[in-house]
Amino acid sequence: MSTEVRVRIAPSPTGNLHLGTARTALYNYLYAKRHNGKFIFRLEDTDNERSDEKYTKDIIDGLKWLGLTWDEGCDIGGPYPPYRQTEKIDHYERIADKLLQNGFAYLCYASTEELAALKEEQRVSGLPSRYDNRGREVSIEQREKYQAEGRVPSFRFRVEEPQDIHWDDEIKGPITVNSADLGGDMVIIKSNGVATYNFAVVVDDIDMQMTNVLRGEDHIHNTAKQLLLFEALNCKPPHFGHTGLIFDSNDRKLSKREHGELVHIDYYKTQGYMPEAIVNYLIKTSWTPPDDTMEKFTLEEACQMFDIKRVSKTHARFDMDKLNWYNSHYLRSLPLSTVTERARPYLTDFDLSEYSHDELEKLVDTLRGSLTKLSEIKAAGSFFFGKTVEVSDEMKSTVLSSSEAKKVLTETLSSISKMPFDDPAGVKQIVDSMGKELGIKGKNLYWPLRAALAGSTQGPDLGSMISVLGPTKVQARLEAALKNGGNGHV
RNA sequence: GGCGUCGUGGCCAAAGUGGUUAAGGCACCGGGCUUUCACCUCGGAAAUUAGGGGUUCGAAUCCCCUCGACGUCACCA
Repeated sequence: MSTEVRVRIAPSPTGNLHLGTARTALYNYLYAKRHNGKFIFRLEDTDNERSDEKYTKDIIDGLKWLGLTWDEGCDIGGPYPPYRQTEKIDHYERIADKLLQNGFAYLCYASTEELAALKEEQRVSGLPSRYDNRGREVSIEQREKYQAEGRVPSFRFRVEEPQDIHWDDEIKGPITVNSADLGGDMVIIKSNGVATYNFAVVVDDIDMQMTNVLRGEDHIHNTAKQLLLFEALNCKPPHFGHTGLIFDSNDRKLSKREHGELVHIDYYKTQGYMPEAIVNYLIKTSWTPPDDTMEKFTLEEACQMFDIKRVSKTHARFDMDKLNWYNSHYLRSLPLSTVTERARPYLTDFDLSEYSHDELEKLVDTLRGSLTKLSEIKAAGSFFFGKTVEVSDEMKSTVLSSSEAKKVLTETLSSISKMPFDDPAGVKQIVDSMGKELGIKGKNLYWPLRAALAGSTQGPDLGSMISVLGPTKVQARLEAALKNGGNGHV
């Protein structure tokens, strides 16, 4: 019986959901689905200084918004609980104790000050900074002395060096790191009794029987350290794969500090990006489908096609233009009902009861073709709301004041009863044939109508506009324009 | 600085184990469609595959060197 594939996303709740975390989660999800495996959500919250419940919520909400669901996790449980590291602090210490008894680890009494001094010494002499393993051989007397001083020890794991550590990376291929470059014996239990990241991860990955670990390449050295831990704990390590990081156009890693809210999924959510667009974009940044000319695909399709061998080894470049391109695509191709529901929160300034459910869908439909993100719908569609619309004085004098314009408006007003309001093309035809009768066409025909109805000479298709506005609004606006139009006087 | 990873048009990127004119997408430019913008559609411009050496009849693909970018060197994760 072959073992089931088990992968995870293991964020730490020290900030809102990051684009990079979302991308890593996506790849793990894809890998799990492709191999009929399990996707696990584990919370790595051992840094109680920076962790916060509000971040946990943001991360979970963001991932779910993208359409990622997990089979086991801190919010839904599973067969290998707990899925939250702070709930198994004692467990880590027990495992560390075992390592202590086996001689793989020892108690280190070095103080923060001593370690800082060591680091400074190394810096001054131009040496790479590392722990010098001085705590390995401490006499009984010395230890008693430290304890009498009130020093609280940390647990350090012995890193035997030199020693080549290598693995066949699922993305990068063979990688070798020498244990001598790992910074010396590593702390596994901090003096506050809490496991360090590298130790907790290994214990958890063993407990939860992870088979594959896909993460950013900033973890390459951690992987080497963790491999040593797996060995000491006598457990088979998972397969590792490291993706390149995400950079901006200046080769700067995407970070909160440099890019602000742009690195958070939440930003895109509030700006009105479609999760389908973000997912498609994020997957495509460093993965190529088997059909390498394929640009647009859904998460489900990607699950079927995914092949880790086609994940790029290089850095991904964040390209807002491309994301916007994807988003405008999804904005106009997603089911109208979906887009309409998602548009509602951006239209709260208006009285939505002016339109029925179906009418609102038509309204959104006429607008969505010109948007790159949903937040723009408020400005683009404001003219649809209210009995009348604001027309600038300039618009009045340049577009509405001529006698020709007035003729167009008057004539349209009297054609309202003939207009098939549920048929945009039919409405347009009426307008055109009316223009023909009047001998007015092009700008001279359309602009006065646009100005009177929407307050702008640009916008969606005229027939659709009139169709959506409906007879009552059209009449009111034409009348208002005729009455106040000329010179901007009321 | 040590160690590690990566380096194809402005940007992303394809090219199973080396083989005719180095895909495709974004952005850009032009035509068509439209009253206009956008969409859509057609077309265009844009790469001595970081640079230099090799191996080979032949290399983006293999080897060596150089350069560059990034990552990592915590009792943070």
